[in-house]
Amino acid sequence: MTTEHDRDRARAAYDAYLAECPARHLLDRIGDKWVSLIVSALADGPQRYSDLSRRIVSVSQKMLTQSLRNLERDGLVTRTVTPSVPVRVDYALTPLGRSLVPLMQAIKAWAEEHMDEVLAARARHDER
Amino acid sequence: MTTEHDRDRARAAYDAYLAECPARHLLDRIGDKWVSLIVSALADGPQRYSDLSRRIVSVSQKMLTQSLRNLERDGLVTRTVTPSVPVRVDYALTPLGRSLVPLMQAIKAWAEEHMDEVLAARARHDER
DNA sequence: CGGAATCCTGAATGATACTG
DNA sequence: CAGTATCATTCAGGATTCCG
Repeated sequence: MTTEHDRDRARAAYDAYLAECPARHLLDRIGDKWVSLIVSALADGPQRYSDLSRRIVSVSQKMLTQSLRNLERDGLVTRTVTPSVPVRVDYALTPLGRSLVPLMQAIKAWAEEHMDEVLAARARHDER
Repeated sequence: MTTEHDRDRARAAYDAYLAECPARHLLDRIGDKWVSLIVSALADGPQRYSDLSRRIVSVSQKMLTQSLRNLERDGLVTRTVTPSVPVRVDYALTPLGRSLVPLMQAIKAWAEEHMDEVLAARARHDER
């Protein structure tokens, strides 16, 4: 079938697009439900696991751990274990991670400036 | 049970946080898999549905339509129907939508500058 | 041409229980 | 304290079919 070929080609094209489009990679990462919250929390300085857990009230341990692991994997945060009893684990932004902070602030700035318009438009749209 | 109360409180806290945190709203929107691609495509000027479909090769009609509807709902995109035969539908950015473009460029800029470091870190991490 | 409606699957996320 | 492991659930998103 040609449709099958088309689909394969489309997927290949999308993969190629993804590979050469760093912006989509980035959005995949910071668009993550918890990552932005974690980065903002760590922007104030290193934090222990329990600190993060307390500051980001509604995150489950599973998602917190998973998000932190991904951030560590991507070189955006460091994980430091102090083998005391009980164990102490600190997370901190790497320089690369810190370079992300201004961008997050830019996003926050746009949101604070325009998000009410978006919400107004949404409300208008919904009431019809 | 107290755990139940805790969960409810955590959820309420998160909702409150969400409500007062425009940045998360924004990230939910632009972090969407297709939205960034659509906005970039429309940044070049109005496009017909089929144009968008052709430019964003791998998007399904369903997701393209759904994403466009959401963008329209949020006042970021306009939808103009020309009742010819066959129908013609044009999509364009609103001023609000256009105000998003520089932000997208900032995101793209960070990605182009740093994403290779991220990918390098990831590769290093994975090979261990 | 530009969708809408339906069905379906896998991945993301959450809840819960257990551990070094 | 800082997780891991497992199970249950939800839901985004793709495939397919039909329509004005």
